[in-house]
Amino acid sequence: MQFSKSTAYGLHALMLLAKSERGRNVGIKELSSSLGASESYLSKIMSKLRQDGLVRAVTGVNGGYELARAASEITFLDVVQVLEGRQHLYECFHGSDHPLPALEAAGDEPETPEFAFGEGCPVKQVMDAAEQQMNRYLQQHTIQLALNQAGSCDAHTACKK
Amino acid sequence: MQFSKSTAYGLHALMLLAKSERGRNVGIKELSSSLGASESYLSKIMSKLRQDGLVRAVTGVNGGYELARAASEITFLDVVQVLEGRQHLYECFHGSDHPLPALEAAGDEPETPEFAFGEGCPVKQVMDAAEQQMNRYLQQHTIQLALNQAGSCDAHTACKK
DNA sequence: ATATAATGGATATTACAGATCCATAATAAA
DNA sequence: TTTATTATGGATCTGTAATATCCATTATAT
Ligand code: SF4
Ligand code: SF4
Repeated sequence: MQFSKSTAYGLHALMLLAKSERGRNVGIKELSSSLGASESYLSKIMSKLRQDGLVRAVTGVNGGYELARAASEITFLDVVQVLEGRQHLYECFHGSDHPLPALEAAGDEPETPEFAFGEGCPVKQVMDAAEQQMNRYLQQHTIQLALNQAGSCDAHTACKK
Repeated sequence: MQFSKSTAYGLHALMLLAKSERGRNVGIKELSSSLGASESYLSKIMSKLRQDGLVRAVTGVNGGYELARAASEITFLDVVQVLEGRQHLYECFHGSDHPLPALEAAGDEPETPEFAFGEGCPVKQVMDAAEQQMNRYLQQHTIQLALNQAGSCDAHTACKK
């Protein structure tokens, strides 16, 4: 399980837009050369961000992108949810029937299974709550916040992963 | 981004082992029929869990699996890390050079970039900390804990996702 | 010995992220 | 109006990782 490259690109693109002076549109050429992503690929990502109302886009000469609202109003969670999707991280055996019927086979009452299923299921509860912990943190951190942090930072250490 | 099916299988398998009486080995046949996974696939998963010391396995007649330590000593994080790997959820532009050199192009001193990179980078800091929130929660919740929850649960609601 | 049961290597299959291409629409400027 | 510019969205290709199966081998109880 990993965040997609798209999320990394999206976050960085928004950081760049947040830095650019308000009112000025930043084109896909500029963004892609800064981020080292192809124009075609990055434009898909920007398009998604636009569809979800995080950025505005204007076509034509001097067109490009700008933030649709203040950087302090765009959370990391916003970006992650647009680019990773909004499904839960943990899904119970997609597509198939419930995997634990055999547990009931031994018992006599189908109404009192050994595990609880559905909403009350302890496995799913833990996994969903764990996801929630991460989401809460992402929601509390905005692009603006990260931008501020950048100001008070140490010397450059190249990231050549 | 989603947890793999393997993680779901692994968690459920451990729940089953935790329920089974101590000392009794549970075979792959029994597990796979309970979980609805193929024997071959599930055995790979069990093998990983064994290599990481979460379960013990014994071959041959009456062989099978049992927990290697108390269910109260096996956390959800243990399972997730074995089956999802231990890489960070967020990795900076794997393989390529750092994506933001253009930011420095405008400036004069390469030693004072507009963004901080590497360890101090605000983007990576937020993403890693978010992951940490989830991991902490997963570490605080054990198989035993989930098992206890199951006892105090409401009526069965089939999970036919 | 024999039947049982996990192991690990090899390999196939599938799904999805990553990536590119192109025809179209929208916009500003000449 | 024409032209150059720029984003859009559909189609499609590719590469990789998750999923899945097969089988030869090893280990163990009876
Ligand atoms: S037992 Fe719980 S976690 Fe497992 S499939 Fe059912 S509802 Fe989901
Ligand atoms: S700017 Fe930060 S998050 Fe982006 S690639 Fe560099 S170190 Fe990673």
